[in-house]
Amino acid sequence: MRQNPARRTALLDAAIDVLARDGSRGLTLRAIDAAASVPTGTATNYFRDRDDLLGQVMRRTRERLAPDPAVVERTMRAPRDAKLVAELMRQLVDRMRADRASNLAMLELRLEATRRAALGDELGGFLTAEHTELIDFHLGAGLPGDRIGVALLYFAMSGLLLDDLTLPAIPDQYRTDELVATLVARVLSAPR
Amino acid sequence: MRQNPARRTALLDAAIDVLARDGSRGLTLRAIDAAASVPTGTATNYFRDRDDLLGQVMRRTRERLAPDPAVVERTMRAPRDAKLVAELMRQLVDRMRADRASNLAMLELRLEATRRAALGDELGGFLTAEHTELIDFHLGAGLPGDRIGVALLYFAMSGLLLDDLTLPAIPDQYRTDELVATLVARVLSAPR
DNA sequence: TTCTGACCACTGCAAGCGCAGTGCTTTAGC
DNA sequence: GCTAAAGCACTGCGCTTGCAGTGGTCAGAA
Repeated sequence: MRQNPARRTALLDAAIDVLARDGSRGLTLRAIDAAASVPTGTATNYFRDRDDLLGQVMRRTRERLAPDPAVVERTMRAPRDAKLVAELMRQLVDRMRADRASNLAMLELRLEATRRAALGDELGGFLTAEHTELIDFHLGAGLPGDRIGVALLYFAMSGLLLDDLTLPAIPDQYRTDELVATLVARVLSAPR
Repeated sequence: MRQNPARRTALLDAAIDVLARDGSRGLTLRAIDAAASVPTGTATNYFRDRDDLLGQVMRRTRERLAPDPAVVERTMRAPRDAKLVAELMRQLVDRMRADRASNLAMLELRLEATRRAALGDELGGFLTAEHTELIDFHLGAGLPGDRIGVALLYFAMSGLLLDDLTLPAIPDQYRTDELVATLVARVLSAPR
């Protein structure tokens, strides 16, 4: 097993591209080699088997999709109101649109996770942790809304991003800004 | 090209099972034959090529996931309030959970549609039509909420169903009924 | 008898994997 | 600064797997 971290990352990024372009069906060690412009057989030296590969790809996509802490810090200087939440959501959408490949790869991995127990456990662990963190961050930062409201926000954003990625014809009918602003305003409103 | 409709449907249902079990990666004509318990080579006689197959599979999943008109009719006898919308949403979730295979197949098809233009157009047409119908039905039936509210409801349910399908650990943290009821109450509330 | 679909066997093709072998580069030890 | 050793990049090959497609036979219905 080779250790060169730069090369490993390059291979993983290539794998994400392949996954986005050709799907799980097209993801082979040779295809990764080609996408990364390295000699045939290189990927074989870096990944034990498909499970190992998918696990590493998953971790890499998490890295790539994570928000820049500096940007978060800067954004969070604003007052804790719905406008700020909407801004955070808009940044989320922008981030996802800017790295469409990682997002598509994540979807492929989600599906793959339904049939590979090991991957499912790992992905499940990561995403539930992320989900919990999101809620804790939101409530801890004093942003408006209750626990269930934040969860609903999360689900709605998931759905929006799913369509944005795979069937843009639907979200394209709306103005994203308006959609997000309305969603935040309503879903985080106090229960009556 | 063979015409026997019963056999064709059986093959398509088998294809949906294969798609759910093994993903796009595992979907081959031979795999369909095996899953449908018909002799090797049969599926070849029913599908011109992969595009043709995927298109037919897509149409079949739409059929399988469509609500029973009788149930809808019965449900719609109730007064037009948020409770009724919540009930409709709950029925949606139940319907999706009852046919997990079709749903997973649809997700696979969504991803496949991002790389096959023909499938993308077809799927896009179907789903945008469905989305428009949903909104028209909702508003036409005098259910509470405005256009954007219904769209948000749609996105949130998509997200919820996506997680329910691929990462149940997250939605399992909540009571579905409560989630749906709260979502409906808030997202369809009149703008202030 | 004729037509349609079911069934089956065979061929040919393509792709991927894993491995082994070679040569280069870097590091460590002295 | 030299030498030895280890790690890594690169290459090619053999093997296996698995699929698509074709053509031909058989059975049943019109």
